[in-house]
Amino acid sequence: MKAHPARKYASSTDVARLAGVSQSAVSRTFTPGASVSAATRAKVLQAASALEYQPSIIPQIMLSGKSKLIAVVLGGLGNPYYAEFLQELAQQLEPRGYKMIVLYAQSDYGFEVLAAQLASYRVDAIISALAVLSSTSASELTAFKIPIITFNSDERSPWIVSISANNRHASAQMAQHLLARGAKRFAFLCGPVDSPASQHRLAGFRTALQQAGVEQLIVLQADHFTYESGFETTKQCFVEAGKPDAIYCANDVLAMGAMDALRFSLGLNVPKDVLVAGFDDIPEASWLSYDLTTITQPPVLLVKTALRVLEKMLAQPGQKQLSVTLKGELVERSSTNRSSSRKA
Amino acid sequence: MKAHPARKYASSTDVARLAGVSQSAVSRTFTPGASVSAATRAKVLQAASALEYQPSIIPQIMLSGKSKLIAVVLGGLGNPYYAEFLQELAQQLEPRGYKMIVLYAQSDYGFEVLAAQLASYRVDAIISALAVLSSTSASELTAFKIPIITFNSDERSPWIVSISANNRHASAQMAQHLLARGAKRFAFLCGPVDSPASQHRLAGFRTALQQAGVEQLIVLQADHFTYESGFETTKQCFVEAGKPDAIYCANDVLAMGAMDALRFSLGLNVPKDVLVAGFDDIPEASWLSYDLTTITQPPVLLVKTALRVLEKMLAQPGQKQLSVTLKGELVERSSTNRSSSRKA
DNA sequence: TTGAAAGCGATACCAC
DNA sequence: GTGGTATCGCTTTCAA
Repeated sequence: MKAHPARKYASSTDVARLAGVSQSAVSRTFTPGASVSAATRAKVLQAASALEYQPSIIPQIMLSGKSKLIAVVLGGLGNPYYAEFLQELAQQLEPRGYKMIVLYAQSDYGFEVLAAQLASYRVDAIISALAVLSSTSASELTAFKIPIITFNSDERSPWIVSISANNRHASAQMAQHLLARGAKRFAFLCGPVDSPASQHRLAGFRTALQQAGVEQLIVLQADHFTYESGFETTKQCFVEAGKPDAIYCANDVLAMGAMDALRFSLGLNVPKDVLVAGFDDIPEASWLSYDLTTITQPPVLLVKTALRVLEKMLAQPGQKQLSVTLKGELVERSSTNRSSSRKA
Repeated sequence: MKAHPARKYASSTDVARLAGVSQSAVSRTFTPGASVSAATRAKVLQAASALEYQPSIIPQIMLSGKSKLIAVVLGGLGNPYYAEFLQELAQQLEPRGYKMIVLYAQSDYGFEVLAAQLASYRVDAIISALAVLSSTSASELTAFKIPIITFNSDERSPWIVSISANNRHASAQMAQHLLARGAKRFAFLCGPVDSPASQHRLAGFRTALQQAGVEQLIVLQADHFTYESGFETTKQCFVEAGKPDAIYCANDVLAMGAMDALRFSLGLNVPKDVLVAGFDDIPEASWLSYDLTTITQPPVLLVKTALRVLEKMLAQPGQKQLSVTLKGELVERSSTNRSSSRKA
């Protein structure tokens, strides 16, 4: 059986021919606010529906150079926060008429190759959940002259704006919270070494503890921001590191891995034996089996901020924009509350 | 301060002018396998890099009608399975040179509007995690003549192919598993009424129970596929429905909500008092605080299958394709194992 | 190997 | 209100 030829879309010229009008008339019929007589409009619409005419946006992209496409780069693997973020982005982008091209990447290595591909689609901007890590990456990306919004990055340029959580401040708050809950020996469970967010959270936590007179801080190092990594790192390092009674984790997924290692592998009770806290406030954090104290970083707010910055960048390309810091707030749940009546 | 004009990309004509060659020569330089002399090529490449030339894919789309864009429609809200699916899709689509346009939609209502927008970008296909529910939707979508792949839908047409889990068979297996574990009074926690997947799972479960001589099945009805909905429905309906000793849930997220309602709201132990099982095998299902028995539906396999079907559809547009059923398998964990040594 | 020219499908501007 | 025409940036075909 012979393969069909690829589907051929009807063009405005086809519609014009069938309707017995000019191609311009067809274009006007589909342009809101353009002047067409009712008679012409009717003829056009009928012909259009007969041919299943679907106007193409492609020629407009060619003329205008604007595609109404926003590229979204996600750094995959296991953080539900990304899913929330993506969905929120979709919802806020939709009414503005943008569509999202979504890509996954493991690290900012090779980001330039990605950017080149995206440039060939003439995307209007790139929003990257992946941090731009090196100044090499940053300058290569800058060459594309595409507005880039990134999160928790230290690098920036007129074309790269970073939006960050108030990692240091919120982590200081967390230190105070844990101190107030009676913790004495603290641990911080880091994410991958190249994560600026993780480092800033550690720094803020450490500083606040020092200011409260606590000099010692056990630092556990997870390889990935995953449950499994949180679990294994906690299981292997907890005892030899000297049994802290409070663990603050670089994000929620790590914290849940840590909690389960404590409970099911080390036979400890959370929060009775050890307090555990995280960062992000993913939906799973409020699931009662974890009920994790954490720092909220509402995706709605994050996206709203990102789009506000984006609009400015699109209005004034190449203009230096200020970096933005969001304020995350501590959400107290039973993972750090010994007096809670919660069963486990 | 005056706003800059929008970024203007260099065109092949610009490069040609600077290099002192024809525009065709530039095009050939960037077309693998085209015949250009080394000298010309060198001149072109130098000029291109000076102008930061990035070939546009847009004119090709216009000429060929193929955009190398695949639209992915997700039905939002709280099912981590979507995130896994999306990531896997990204990874398998990338080496084939496709980019994804991602959209969220609440239901297949308004799907045609979405499809129209996607058609205007000349997407090559649509992959929809959302089920196509009504035959009205189906026929309207068919009019676009865009290959559509959907999941767990009953509707189909030459342009719409559905890929389904073996919902009935796997659910029958689950019934046998729960019977073998000693359950006597069964409940099924449904998802939204308009979900075909949920209905097929219920049907398979009920039939298998009947074949085993169990006539009674309590059916609980959740409004959404969310943790919260699973929690509330279980909490409110469990007792009045007559205390089952095994609950099979239409998906994992519901199951986790159910587990927590049993534990923290009703004071029951899982699995000692009640066995709980789900469907999907999301990553959270293997987190030890839940350790949920469920049916795997590996995203890798799902995506691999989807793309195999897609390739056929693209090769033979409008040709009737066979629907596909995947085989999911039961994964037994401690949520249905009373003798497990797991602590909680 | 090279350059000139046609063509894709829309919008915008121009006379009429 | 209408139709003709230029235009965007490529790939492809055809002559040289």
